[in-house]
Amino acid sequence: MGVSRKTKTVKLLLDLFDRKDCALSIVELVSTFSGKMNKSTVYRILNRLEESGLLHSFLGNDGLKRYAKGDQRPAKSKNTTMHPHFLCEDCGISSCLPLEISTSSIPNYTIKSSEQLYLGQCNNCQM
Amino acid sequence: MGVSRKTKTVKLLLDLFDRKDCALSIVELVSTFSGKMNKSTVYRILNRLEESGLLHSFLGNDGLKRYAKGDQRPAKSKNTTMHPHFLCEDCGISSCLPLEISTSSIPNYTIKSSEQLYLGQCNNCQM
DNA sequence: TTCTTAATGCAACATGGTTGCATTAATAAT
DNA sequence: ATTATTAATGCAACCATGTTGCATTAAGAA
Ligand SMILES: [Mn+2]
Ligand SMILES: [Mn+2]
Ligand SMILES: [Zn+2]
Ligand SMILES: [Zn+2]
Repeated sequence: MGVSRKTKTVKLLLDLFDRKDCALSIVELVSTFSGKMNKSTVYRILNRLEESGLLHSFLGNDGLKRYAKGDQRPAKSKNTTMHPHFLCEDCGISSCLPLEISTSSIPNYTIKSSEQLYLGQCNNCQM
Repeated sequence: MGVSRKTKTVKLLLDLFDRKDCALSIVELVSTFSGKMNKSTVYRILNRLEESGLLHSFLGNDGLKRYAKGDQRPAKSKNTTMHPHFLCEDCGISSCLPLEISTSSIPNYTIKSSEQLYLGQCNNCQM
């Protein structure tokens, strides 16, 4: 598991995430790199990068998986802690929110983790 | 938009939601009613019931849409307010959580709503 | 340079969800 | 009760995201 070879395709993806600071959906990535690498390759690299802890992922309310920089694996979180994500309803841009997730406790339930997505308008799209 | 005719199939779905108190994924529902109604019919009825405010929906972290009783449409919320949802990692059961969502404000972002999914163990699956 | 095997490309598949259209049936009108 | 209107259904074909098996390629160790 994890990334063990720095192939051209892996570098392409890592470079992009270096430049871009927002979260990127797989669909965007597959489209961005169409011609440069195969769809399955994108999926597989993203999997490995997440296992390695270089990226983490979350689901938008459109059901699309998005990836962003940083580790979010349980119990190993050094770079990044659990945090909510934001999705702009106007332009679709998405990003990590620098907030702690406060896991409230609920009777009869054991809560292990939580996924939080905030929806609204980003900096550019306001008013 | 909304439900305007109480067809046999609509009654079947409403009856089920009357009996069951938890949230149900479309996949479950399509499977439950296979033989009784068509896949597209299930999707279309659920859409209409949500527009009517009889049901509301959310996405599991598996990307599957789930439906539960009650209205969650913005600005019209009488029955139900915005609330988080729970998904048992062991048995897959899912339900609404009776909690208010506190929309924290974040600089540079206008937050309109939020989707919160709590993951863990349900009553039955604990220890 | 050679060898090992992780990683890729490709095509075929799986699953969730949507759509166009002919037909059926709930309800309104007579 | 009968007829007319049209919402709702079934079906088949489609679309999108995501996965998989397998032959081939290319990192990087030896
Ligand atoms: Mn994040
Ligand atoms: Mn709910
Ligand atoms: Zn925006
Ligand atoms: Zn359970």
